[in-house]
Amino acid sequence: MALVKISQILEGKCTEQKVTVRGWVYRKREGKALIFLVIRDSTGVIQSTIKKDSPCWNDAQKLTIESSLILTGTAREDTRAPGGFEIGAEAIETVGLAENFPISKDKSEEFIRDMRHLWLRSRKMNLVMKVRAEVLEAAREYFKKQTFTEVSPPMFISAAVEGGSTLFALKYFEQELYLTQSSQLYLEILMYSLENVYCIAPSFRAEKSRTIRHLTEYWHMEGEWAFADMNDLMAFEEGLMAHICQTVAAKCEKEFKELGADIEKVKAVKTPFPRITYKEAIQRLKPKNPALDWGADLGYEDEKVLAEDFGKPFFVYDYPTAIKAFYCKTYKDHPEVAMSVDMMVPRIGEISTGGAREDNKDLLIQRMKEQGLKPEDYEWYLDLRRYGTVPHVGFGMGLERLLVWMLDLENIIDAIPFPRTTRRFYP
RNA sequence: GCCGCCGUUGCACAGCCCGGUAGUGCAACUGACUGUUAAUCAGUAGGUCAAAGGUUCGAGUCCUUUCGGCGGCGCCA
Repeated sequence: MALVKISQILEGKCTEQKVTVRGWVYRKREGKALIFLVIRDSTGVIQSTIKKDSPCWNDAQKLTIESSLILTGTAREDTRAPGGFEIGAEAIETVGLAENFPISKDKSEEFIRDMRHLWLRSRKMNLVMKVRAEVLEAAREYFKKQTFTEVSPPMFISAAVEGGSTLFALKYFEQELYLTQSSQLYLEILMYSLENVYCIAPSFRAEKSRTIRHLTEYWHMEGEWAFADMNDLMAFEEGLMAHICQTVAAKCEKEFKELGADIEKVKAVKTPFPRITYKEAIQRLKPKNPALDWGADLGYEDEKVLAEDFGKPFFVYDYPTAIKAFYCKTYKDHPEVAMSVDMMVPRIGEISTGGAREDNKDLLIQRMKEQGLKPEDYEWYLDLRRYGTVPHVGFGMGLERLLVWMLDLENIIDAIPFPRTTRRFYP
């Protein structure tokens, strides 16, 4: 008798062997002389059959949906069983008898969200979380291969990275602090020691966005490196994206299939990505949106039009300086253009923003003042330009947005186990 | 921030336009059924119709306000 995972049985590795599985009751179908228990564990679901004359008949009868159990029986191939394999049960040890489980086949979005702590047991969430873990692993693999060092930036911060209006303020003893919106500025500090640095950490934004692609707490994959330019940046970003897509497509074929996600789209992600300038984007969009002139930010609708044209990830770069953050480096001969780049994907729009950082102290101060920021709030940031400044670039990619695109999810809340939106933060 | 939609039993919904006894399915409970695929069949029980106010002989239904939820745009990753 061997303790096995359900996936091993489904792969045909235990056929005609006596096995023990540990898990939970996923479905129960009861007849007069036959009970079907569908058992789930972390690796999959399998049906087990209990006959009336079996010593575990009484135990099986008492079991309820989501009860935990240890079940022993003979694994066999049977075309009548969903999945093609089943366990003929011989012994059942009930570990935790479940009360009437609130989630049934009839469920609304709203109810599922209220029951998040239980819904995470669903096949869908189980599969999404596995793919999420693979994306994280693949990302780390790529950063490491490119000689980046993973660092740990703070979540409590004293000054804004983006506009102050989207900051979460909180009481920190007797003072006011904020939750970080991006770790970029801290990566820049560490870059002066480690050169190539990255982090995978949460970012918090108090945007009252009501869309399927916004969270107030999301996971941000950010990188920053010294002695690099816009070409290096785009090459790195597309390399990262392609590596994640290729790795995940290779490892998660089963998950994509069960989720009904289009794996071919992910397999097709290869370098190089199409690159167009902001100016070219405006020209392309002009026929459809005549009101769009140079200087205006691209709206979500504009991004969607571009993205559908390409049908795959692509870059838009060289945006007007006026619509970009204070730290964006500008072109010497064209200060109205900033070295900024967005990666976009169909349906979602932006999944990443990056660019060259202003490395000249005086220009940086000037940009701060233009945007109404006080340079004295950023003394430490200015110090970075005082002591051995270097040209450098960086970017941030939204992990959940990436997952929404990869897995064709209907809403970003399903890309993270415990979503925080403007209205929801339970459990 | 602007706009739209929704709230009826544990869950999913109908009833609202056109006011007149609160309905169906799932789950629960009782029973039937040798292979089911979130089975099927018979039965039982389950309701402050989100809240408050108004109109009316009479409001789940019409009006007003509030609360809660979802989404579109804006903002962004």
